[in-house]
Amino acid sequence: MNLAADFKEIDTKLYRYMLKELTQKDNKCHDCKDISCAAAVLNSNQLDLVSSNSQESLFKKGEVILNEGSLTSHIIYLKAGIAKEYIKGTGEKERILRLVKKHSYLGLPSLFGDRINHYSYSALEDCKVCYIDINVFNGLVRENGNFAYEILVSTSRDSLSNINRFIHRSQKKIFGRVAEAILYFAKIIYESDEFELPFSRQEFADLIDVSRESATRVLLKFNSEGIIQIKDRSLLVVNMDLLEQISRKG
DNA sequence: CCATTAATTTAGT
DNA sequence: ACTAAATTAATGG
Repeated sequence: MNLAADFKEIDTKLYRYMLKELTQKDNKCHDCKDISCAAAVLNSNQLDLVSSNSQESLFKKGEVILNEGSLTSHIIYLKAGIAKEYIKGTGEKERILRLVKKHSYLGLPSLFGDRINHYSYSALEDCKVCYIDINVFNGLVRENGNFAYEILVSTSRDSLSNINRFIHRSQKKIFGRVAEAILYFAKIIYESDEFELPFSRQEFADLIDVSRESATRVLLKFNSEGIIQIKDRSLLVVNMDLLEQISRKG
């Protein structure tokens, strides 16, 4: 019986076990199934760097992920769930800019434009996010052209579609706005004719900048005219063509 | 732990 | 603004 030898063996086993755990953790980005298309073009070393400088976190429905005014110390990547991007008005009325689907970054515009975040984000569904250190992220942009290109593509797309939405919105009457919002859900967010609204009528109204009363009024009108079927928060688009006409004509 | 009730939020008029 | 309905929190067993 050799106590010292036993301890040494245990010690070795423990060491190996910890090493394995650490390696697996360090490896987390390599086999992440929710990896962004930008991160997919990183080489192995760069992925290692991201792995060791990122942190996963979960948010429950309704929780605030990021507040406007906070410092951009980390970039946030949405791995799962849907978040809303909004600004809190100085008063009570908040304005929802857009919804963010999984597999995209939160707060990219603020990243290159300023040191503070301009928008707030909160979880409409349970969300899984990854925090990535801002310096590491910036380093990758400078170092890897393909990565930078992917980031540029996604920010440009976002800004184009946002500007389009805002321009159209200012020209449209209330029916057109509601129709457009429904199409936005059906085509872009859920890619299905049938879906659950992820939020209240109030928030729906905030998204298209109409009063809550008007929003419900129009939703019910569409419902009674057979263009959509809405019950509580579940919505089914019946007449997509007509909805598109209404959206175009305003 | 579950059930009942109280309080808050939401929808429609 | 007001009411009804629904969802969530709190209480007591």
